[in-house]
Parts: sequence; C-alpha cells; structure tokens
Amino acid sequence: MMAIRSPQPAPAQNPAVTVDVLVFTIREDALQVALIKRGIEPFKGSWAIPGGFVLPHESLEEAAAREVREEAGVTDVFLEQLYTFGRPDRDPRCRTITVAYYALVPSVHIHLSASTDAAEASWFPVKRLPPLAFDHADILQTALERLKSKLEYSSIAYALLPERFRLSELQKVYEVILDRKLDKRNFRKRILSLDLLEATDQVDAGGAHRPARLYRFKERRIVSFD
Amino acid sequence: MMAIRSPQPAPAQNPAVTVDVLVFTIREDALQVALIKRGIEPFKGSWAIPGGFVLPHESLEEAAAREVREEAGVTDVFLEQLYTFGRPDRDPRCRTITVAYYALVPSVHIHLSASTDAAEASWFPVKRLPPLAFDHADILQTALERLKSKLEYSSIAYALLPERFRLSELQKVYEVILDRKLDKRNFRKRILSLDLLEATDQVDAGGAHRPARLYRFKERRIVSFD
DNA sequence: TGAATAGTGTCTTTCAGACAATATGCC
DNA sequence: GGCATATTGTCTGAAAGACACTATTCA
Repeated sequence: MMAIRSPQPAPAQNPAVTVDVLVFTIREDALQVALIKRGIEPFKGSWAIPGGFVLPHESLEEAAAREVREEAGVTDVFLEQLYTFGRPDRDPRCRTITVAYYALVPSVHIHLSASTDAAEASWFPVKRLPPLAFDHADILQTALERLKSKLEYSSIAYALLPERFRLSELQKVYEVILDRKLDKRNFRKRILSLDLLEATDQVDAGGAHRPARLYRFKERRIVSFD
Repeated sequence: MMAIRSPQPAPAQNPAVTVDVLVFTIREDALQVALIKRGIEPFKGSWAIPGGFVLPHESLEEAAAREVREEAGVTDVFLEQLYTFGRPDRDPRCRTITVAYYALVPSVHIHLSASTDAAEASWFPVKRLPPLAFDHADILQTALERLKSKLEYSSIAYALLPERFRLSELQKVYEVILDRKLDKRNFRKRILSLDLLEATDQVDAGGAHRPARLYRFKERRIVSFD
C-alpha cells in the first residue's frame, strides 16, 4: 500500500544550533556545576549553562569539548551527550536548538574562565542553585537524573576522581550524587566485587588518623555493569 | 580566577536541522523497522530512516510525531528522543544535524506511506537490513541498543502490543528484541511479580490448542523498575 | 487421540541490605 | 593514650536462573 503525503519544504531559515555543556565536579563534599553569569541580554545577569555555536567544521562532540576547554581549561575529560532541547520559544531571540552535553572533571583545582559574553564564571553546588536563564533548569534536572542513573550501573565515578583515591573518597562521590548515605561495609563489598578497582601499594598522606590505602580504576574509561 | 577567551561568533549560516524517526513494530515474530527508499540524490535508491525538517513553530517532539503520522498513519504512539547525530560530513549536500527519535507501534496492520521524496516505504526485520543511506546504520544500531536496555528496566513493551495480549506474545516481544530465548516459567514469574499486568476475563480465539488468557497493562505508559 | 500451546513449583545461587567491633597511625 | 578514620564478616530476605511435567482445547 502506498500513499502520497504532502512534502515539508526546507524552512526558509534554519534554526540556530548551540552546544551547552554541564561541567560537573566534586568540591567541598558536594556535587557542583560550572555556571556563567550572562553579560548580555536576554537574561543579562542570570546564571546559565556555558555553551556556544557549533562551528561549520566541527562535530557536536568537538564543539562540546572545545566548550569545556575554554570554560574549565581541561581536556581529556569524560564527555557524553545528554539530550537535545528544542522548544520553539526557548530562546526569545530566535529559534535555537541546543544539544546538551555533560562533562565530569576530577575534583582538583579547576580554573574557570569567563567568556566574552559572560561576566563571571563560578561553581555552584547543585543543591543550591541560583535561578537559571532560558530552560537551563530543565537541562540541569535532566543531567542530574542521568548522572544518578549512570552512577548506579557504570563506572563513571572514575572521571570525578584523581587517578589514585581512597575508598572513602569514592564512597563520597556516590553519596553526594545519589544524595544519600551509604553503608561503608556494603559499599566496599559491592564496589570491590565489581573487579574494576585495584589497590595500589600507596597510602594517603592524611591527618591524625590511620592512613588509607589508595586504589585506582583498572581502566580509566566507562564500563557498564549489571 | 578569571580569564578572557576569544568569542566564537555565530556561524554565517546555520546547519540544517532534521528529525529522523525509527518506527519499530513486531511483525512475523521479528522486530521490524520502517524504512523508505530514497527517490532523490544523494543515496537515490538506498533505504533510509524517514525524517524531515523541523518546522519553525513546532518542537522537536512534535516534528517527530508528525513524521510518524505521515509515515505510518498512527498517533498516540510511544515516542522518545534517541540521540543527536551531527558529524560535519554526514550529509554531502550541506551541514545537517539530525535529532533521532524512535517510536514503537503495536503489532497490527500498519499502513506505510511513501512521502514525495521517497519512492517506496517498507518494513524490514532489523536482522535483515538493506544497506542504509547516510549514517543511518549507526543511528539504527544506537536505537537497538537503547531498545534492549529499556526493555530490561521499563515497561515499554506495552507499546508494541495491542491492549489485550497473551503472555506468550509478551514473551515473544522480549525474545525478539533481546535476541535470545527466555524460560517460560521464569519469564511469567518475573513479569507478573512486577504488578504491571492484570488478567482480563477473556481468552484468545486461538487455534487447535488450549486458549490463552488475555492480559493487559494496568497503565499504558512507561514505568521504570529496578 | 494426537497436536499444539497454556500453565505451573522447587531448588540453588547470587546479591542487597541491616548491622558493630577492632585496627592503625598520628598527635 | 586519645582521636580520627580504616578495615573487616555475618545473617537474612529477595530475586534470578536452571529445570519438566500436566492441562486444555480443537481438529
């Protein structure tokens, strides 16, 4: 069976396409996200997820990686496409479709840079966010859900930690993302049984207490379990 | 700390944005996908995933729903965004970014329609696909992985079945998507323990054998378990 | 009565979760 | 020796997976 439908012509003007990147890290025992304060209208003075146009020669992922590099000065970070947001009215200026990515950077000193159309850049704990521009609150919510669910069945946590870490640091990553306390014995039993980690022969240079053994991920890449 | 980076200006011309939709159904005990035979260059004569431009006034999801309606003549189907594909060279004509969706339609007679730039539309079992245009083989692969994983932890199977169905039909849905046989007793025990189904007082009008009880989903919407 | 599918129970293993005491290094 | 964190095991309940026979209807 065959029928003819009316064609949809190419629109007179294409929508603008941007890539927005949520850069997450763990700081001060909290999950934090990098935001910029907008220096131009619309939403001048509001905080927003950093992003920019996709250039003609680059892929979406390359555009996202460039954004992370410009924003946080880091390369080789975990970067994954999140979702594409395209409500017709999401940008009052013109039709804009944004492909959102999220990046995970290790909890070390990350130097945020403000871009030209941003007055300021800063980390915010995801539990204490300022009002966000555009539909960025939706995007952030989507990212937090993805992060929680991926943490449960994959090894993404490696991307938030330095190469060597204490098991208690790894547990803290799980706790701040899942937003609940975990039992130490059960956590260690489960995480070690996954066979993703190996103990190193080093211990940390901690404080006035028993030093902890340092572990590392056997592979510093995403592995799914379950 | 603050640094100034060079701005990325808006590109002289925006990329084209399309929505492609993988329409899946179960036919002849196989997972099948609707494809169109391209009537125009490039890839004239190749099979492709149906799609089209996003119109100025519609959201991405509305564009995808319109595509399903035009292609398969059905509304109210399960529809979910899959992934956005944007390799710079994926369309030889011009920079084109496609937001891929997938739809699940019940295994009843679906009347496929060819659009104007398609010579023909047809169902293909996903295990016997023709060569596909553009990067559509990648898109299909991504969809199959998503479908398998969502089947395991959500109730999407409802969208592939009529309102009332035999448990053996439901099991078949799982088997053809996961591409492996399942044990009948374990399958029934597990699926019934999820408390998503309810038995109706009807049995099917089957053949020369004991009739099967018909079940239905308590809620015809996606529910996640695990 | 034979063909075809429907329908059902037990056992074993694995995993998750509740739960508390001892060990070690540093000051 | 006191403090702060590290490290470790048992029990219980739930769920997954292996596995085979009886029931029912129709031709």
